[in-house]
Amino acid sequence: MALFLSTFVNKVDKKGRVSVPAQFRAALADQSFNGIVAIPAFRLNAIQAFDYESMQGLSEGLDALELFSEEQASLASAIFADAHQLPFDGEGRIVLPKELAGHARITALAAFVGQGRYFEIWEPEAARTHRERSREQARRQGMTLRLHRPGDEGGGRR
Amino acid sequence: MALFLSTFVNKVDKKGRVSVPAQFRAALADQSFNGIVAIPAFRLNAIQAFDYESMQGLSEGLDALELFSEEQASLASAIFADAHQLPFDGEGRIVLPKELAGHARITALAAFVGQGRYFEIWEPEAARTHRERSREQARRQGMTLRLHRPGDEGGGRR
DNA sequence: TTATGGCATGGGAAGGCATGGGATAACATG
DNA sequence: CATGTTATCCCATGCCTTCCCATGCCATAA
Repeated sequence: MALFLSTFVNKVDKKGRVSVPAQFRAALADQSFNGIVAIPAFRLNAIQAFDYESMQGLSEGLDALELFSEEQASLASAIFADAHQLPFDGEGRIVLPKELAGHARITALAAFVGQGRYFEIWEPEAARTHRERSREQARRQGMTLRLHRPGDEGGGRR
Repeated sequence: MALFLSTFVNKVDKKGRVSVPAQFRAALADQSFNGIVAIPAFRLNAIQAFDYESMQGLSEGLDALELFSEEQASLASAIFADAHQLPFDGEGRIVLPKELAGHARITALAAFVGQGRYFEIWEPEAARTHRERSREQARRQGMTLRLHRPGDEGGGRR
């Protein structure tokens, strides 16, 4: 399964193309769709990127929710309406649509930031300050990383 | 299966024709009917569009309700009576029937809005304000995007 | 240090796609 | 039955995207 780690900064050319880091592409290799799905982040000036299968899972999971929660449905609408399906070209690049680039204030450079199961795309400087702030907040709250060991939490493996 | 993402705005010519976005047509490719099924949305000034197979599925779902029951009858007439079967022409366009265009107040431009398993057709400005409202509501309620695939609970893998 | 391959980057060219108009066929109307 | 009207088909056009090939950098290995 996809696991996105570390941060990479790549150039955006005048056609709006950016190389997706090879490491991220490798994590997406065994997908039915050769590319990513990107949506503007709600509360951040960033883009969130997922693999296609996750998006399908989301659409299927909605059937049940729609029946119960009006609000959840509205969130879903917003997500699907703003989502973009971005295929890789032969060199592993995507084109950043203007709406997405604008939302993240991306012009000449784009930072690809691993977030585990998904990744984010930022304007590099904004990514840096956001990372510092997150770090600071984590420190202040005395957060700890909890690792699962094999055998913990019956059923989960690894 | 079909997954409709993103938003596209296309022109309506004086004959009432509109191009359905190529991406949406691609999602509809492996269908028995080369076109879409469109119905006026209940609570919104918009058109809801499905692929033909989904419509069949819907009808089967209705059959499961008691035959000739009150609900079955009212639902069926609400959905199927106002439905239009809109075939693609050679260039992938549809003609918007006056009743549908009128209900969505569409004149010169039509916005195709992906909703996951189906999509909606709006007057672009109305689509924009509706989208903003949904987004704002989601943000106010502190909603977050929850990404999990079916059967994937925190920690467990695949 | 030098060679090699992977990967990011750039630009040119072909093809896809939205759009428009005219011709032809189906339909309705008097 | 004749004629006007509406809807479908077909072809033309131009922009924009994506495909393809070329280049150069960097890291790793010899």
